[in-house]
Amino acid sequence: MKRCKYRILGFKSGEFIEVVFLALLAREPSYGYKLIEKAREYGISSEFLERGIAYRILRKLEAMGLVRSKWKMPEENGPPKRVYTITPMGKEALKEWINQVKSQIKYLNHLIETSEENLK
Amino acid sequence: MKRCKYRILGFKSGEFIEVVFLALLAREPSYGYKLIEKAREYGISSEFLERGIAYRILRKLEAMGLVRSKWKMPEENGPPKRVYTITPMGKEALKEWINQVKSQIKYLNHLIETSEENLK
DNA sequence: TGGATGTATATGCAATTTGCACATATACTG
DNA sequence: CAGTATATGTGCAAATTGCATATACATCCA
Repeated sequence: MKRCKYRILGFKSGEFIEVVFLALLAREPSYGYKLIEKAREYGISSEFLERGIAYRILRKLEAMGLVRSKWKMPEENGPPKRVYTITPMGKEALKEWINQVKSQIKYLNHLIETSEENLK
Repeated sequence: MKRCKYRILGFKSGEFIEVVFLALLAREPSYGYKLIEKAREYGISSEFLERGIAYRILRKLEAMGLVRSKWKMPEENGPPKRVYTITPMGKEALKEWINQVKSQIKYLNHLIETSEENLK
């Protein structure tokens, strides 16, 4: 896993969507289309999350070993779904990300406070 | 200014460095090399901020009209410096970014809380 | 005198990420 | 049978990023 250097609160913006998906999958297994809808809970409106990117991120998470997927044929009707489940490695990664963010969120608050002071 | 869709807390990771520079310049004019050092105040360690990228971001901010620069010849010694100053447009942009982040930071806290619950 | 280190700005190019458009398939509604 | 919703993807161009490299001045110190 390549270490990238250019980060906000510990990750690149793309990684934030990864974390959102991991957080949703830590609750219960789900599939791409539904995950895009659910992401709204964490402030990711579907107009800002391009479908193509979302599906690519899920396959990337699988390649990283953080989730795994299984095709689920429809019980009655509708197209088949690729259902994702979080792996133990995925849970570990989520924990790490959260600890990192918690230790860095104070910088964001500091930026807001000092800037509001300077912009008065 | 192109609207981009793939965002964390209202901006891409690259934009976070832009905001950090604007926040630093809102306090006082400064130049690239010094800004990279100062960025540490907001959690951007210089090992994570590549110099080449930092200088490119400053010129991009100038192209966007958010800062302007002037070459400053050394009083006694040392190489010349390109000193940046924030513009009124830059101050407006910083204000907007901050308002956006303030309205979205609750999602980040929500993600942390729910994930800690689910990872127990 | 000259090599290492620190200050200061910048470019070139490959790799990765992202935006946008498109392709495919099933099912329901009017 | 056209339109909409569900569901998963690919192709390609554009933008961003990582990494290496180039330049130039100054100081330290051996």
